[in-house]
Amino acid sequence: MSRTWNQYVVKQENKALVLTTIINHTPISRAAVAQSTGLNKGTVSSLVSELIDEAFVTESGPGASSGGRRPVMLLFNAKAGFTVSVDLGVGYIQAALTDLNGEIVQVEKKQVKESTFDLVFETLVHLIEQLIKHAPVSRYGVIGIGVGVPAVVSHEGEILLAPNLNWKNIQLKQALEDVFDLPILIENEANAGAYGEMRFGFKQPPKDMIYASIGIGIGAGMILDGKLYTGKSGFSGEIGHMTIVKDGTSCRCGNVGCFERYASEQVLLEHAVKRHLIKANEDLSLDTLIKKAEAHDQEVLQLFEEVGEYIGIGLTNIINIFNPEVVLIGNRLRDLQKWLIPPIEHYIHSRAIGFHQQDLTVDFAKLENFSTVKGMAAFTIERFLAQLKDI
Amino acid sequence: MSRTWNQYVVKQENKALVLTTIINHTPISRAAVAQSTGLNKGTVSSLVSELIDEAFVTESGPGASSGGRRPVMLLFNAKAGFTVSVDLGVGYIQAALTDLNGEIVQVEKKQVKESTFDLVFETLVHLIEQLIKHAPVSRYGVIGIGVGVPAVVSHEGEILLAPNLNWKNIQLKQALEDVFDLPILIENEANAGAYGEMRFGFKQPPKDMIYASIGIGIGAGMILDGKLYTGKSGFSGEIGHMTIVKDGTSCRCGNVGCFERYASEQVLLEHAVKRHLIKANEDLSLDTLIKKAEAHDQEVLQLFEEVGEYIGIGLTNIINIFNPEVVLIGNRLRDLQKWLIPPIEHYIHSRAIGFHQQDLTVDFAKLENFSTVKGMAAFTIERFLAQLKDI
DNA sequence: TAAGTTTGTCCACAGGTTGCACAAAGGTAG
DNA sequence: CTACCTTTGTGCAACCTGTGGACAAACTTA
Repeated sequence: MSRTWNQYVVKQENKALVLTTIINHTPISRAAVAQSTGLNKGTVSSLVSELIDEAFVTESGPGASSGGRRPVMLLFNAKAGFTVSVDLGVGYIQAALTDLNGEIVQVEKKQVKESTFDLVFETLVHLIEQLIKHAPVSRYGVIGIGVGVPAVVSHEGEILLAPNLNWKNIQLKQALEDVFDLPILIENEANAGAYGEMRFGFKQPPKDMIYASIGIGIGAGMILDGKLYTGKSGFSGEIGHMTIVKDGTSCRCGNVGCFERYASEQVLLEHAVKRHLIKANEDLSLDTLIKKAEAHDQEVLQLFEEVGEYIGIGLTNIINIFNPEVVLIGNRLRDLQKWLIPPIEHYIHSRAIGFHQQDLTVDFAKLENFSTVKGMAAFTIERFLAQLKDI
Repeated sequence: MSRTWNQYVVKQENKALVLTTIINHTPISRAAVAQSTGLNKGTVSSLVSELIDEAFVTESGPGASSGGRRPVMLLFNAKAGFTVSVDLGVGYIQAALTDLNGEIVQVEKKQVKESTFDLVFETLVHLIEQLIKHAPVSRYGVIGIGVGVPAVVSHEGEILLAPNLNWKNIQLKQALEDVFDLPILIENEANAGAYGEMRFGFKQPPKDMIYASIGIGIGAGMILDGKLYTGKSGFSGEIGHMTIVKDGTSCRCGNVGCFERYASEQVLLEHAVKRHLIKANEDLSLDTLIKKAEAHDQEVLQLFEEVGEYIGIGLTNIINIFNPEVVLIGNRLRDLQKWLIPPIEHYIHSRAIGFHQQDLTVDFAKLENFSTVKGMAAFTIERFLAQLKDI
């Protein structure tokens, strides 16, 4: 059934509009909200007084006068509730308590040696319990839990496949709901990263942005027309399995010449072994390679450049397809940005369609290693605020 | 300034909802509209009476009783106005008069030998004038003109580049506005095709659909979340310039290994020449190749199969990236569907990610050669109906 | 023929926004 | 210091639209 419009809906929409305006411009006066939204002053006053009752907005002292009566400034009360937001990675779990602004209040990170679901789940639950215990007292308490996973996740929150964790058909959402009596959100890590970067990484959030999460594999989160795009079933963004080399290296996905067989952490390590760049007594890890690159190891630098060029190929394809405003590179290969920038930029500049390069920014994730965590926080907050309308 | 909600907006939204319901379910009674929309019976009555006054809806005789008073059936009056919708191709112009249902009332097609803008524009204006002259008398007359072009079109309707027409920076919209005092819409041909197929090619329009227009080059129109996605500047969909062969054939776009260098009308003809499939006294055209294929020319069939496999590669990439519900192939290569289906389906089935193949339909355009025309009609109609709200 | 059902209209009512008047609070110029 | 202007925020009447129920019309069914 389509949504019908009546006075109640109007009020909720306007109330949400006022709250969003306050969040984005805090501190702001009632008069300024009225001007910015186009709503009548009286309407704003009445909606604001409800928002104050609901603890989402607080009044601070008077602001500076602009030639008349001094305004009462309104503040968004980001401490009215908290989220527990988790980045469940391969070999680690990073969990954070955030406020309603997505600001991290407390963060915990634990290495998990084995990726068996039972062990991971136990660690996850323990971390979440810790954070909930430490949450400050607030009007709404912990409003929800969000977990970003490197997996194909259905719209219903089921983990269909997590190749790097070796998981298949896991009801993570259900399992968490059995433990915690809170709303649970499960999302793909790249989708969450994209959303986090869009919401919290820019002064003016881009409307069309592709976030390429390049770690062991490659996934993408896509912000299109200001919204996260997830595809028909929630599986979009598998840019790692885009063929860029016809009849190329075969991939476990069943295809050949896949992007992520030429540009990923996995590939870097494979080449490091093949080319004997890492000795037997050294750790086979990205960090080892980074150290060598810092020490100007020519062969490692050469490898980085080669991978950079392949990333350039993949991103050029994406740019030509989407005409995005921003392309961000996140996840593990973000740590290689110093070396990757020149080959990537060079490739894109020389190969992408000229029109698409106007107004295009190619950059690395800005939220350090918190893209996924903050994205999950954003989802949880948004869901919470949206659900208020149904009351 | 954000849009504010008030009683007027509520009314316009509900009125639009009622009209859409009538359009989609015509004929339908007031009571059924109320049930389907969730609106109150009284509200529906009053909105319908306005729609009747505005000539968008007419009453027909009583319908069948379902055990009580017989309902008065409401019909959408598709003849309340007409659009002139044009497919401006390479070498031809196809223009049609459509009603508000997108049904073609009259269609004119003219071959244009040279693609100089002056000649094309003269022909275009002449065709449009003819159609306007023949438009039936109606309440709103001709409500707008839409032109789909094989070009990079800005959001503002400027043709930035039409490689196959050899046009650059042409103000087509402005030029038409100088001649006709009607709203003018200019869109990329693939975007229009996608929209036309989505709106008029299905009983239940798909929400996520990729329309690959494979002609001389390859472009795509993307319907994402039920809306046409055009990218930051309106240039999205250049899937023809996605690299599928690293270090492959160079393309005039400056890149190498582009999709459209392996799978397009252009490539078919180039290979036909190179392999001596077409004799000197024969016409170098797709139609010649089709005739030979119909006659079971093994070499031609082999060529079609090769191209089909490349199309499979490109579409597999698209499917992995978007997780669409429907992928359609339109434009010239639609005529080769008989021969292209097996290799394309085989490639996609064996290579695309399994999850993405669930609920996926790969097919050819269903609106024959009217995808673009009907898409432009849909844009024009939608714009007309939307603008009614501003009155 | 009577009872029940469905359709569509009418009308009082509720709730929301608007526009304006007005009070409160501060600035500014002489 | 005073008089006047500007800005902010509240209060209130007017207006608009959807809702819900009553009701009449029209038809089916037993």
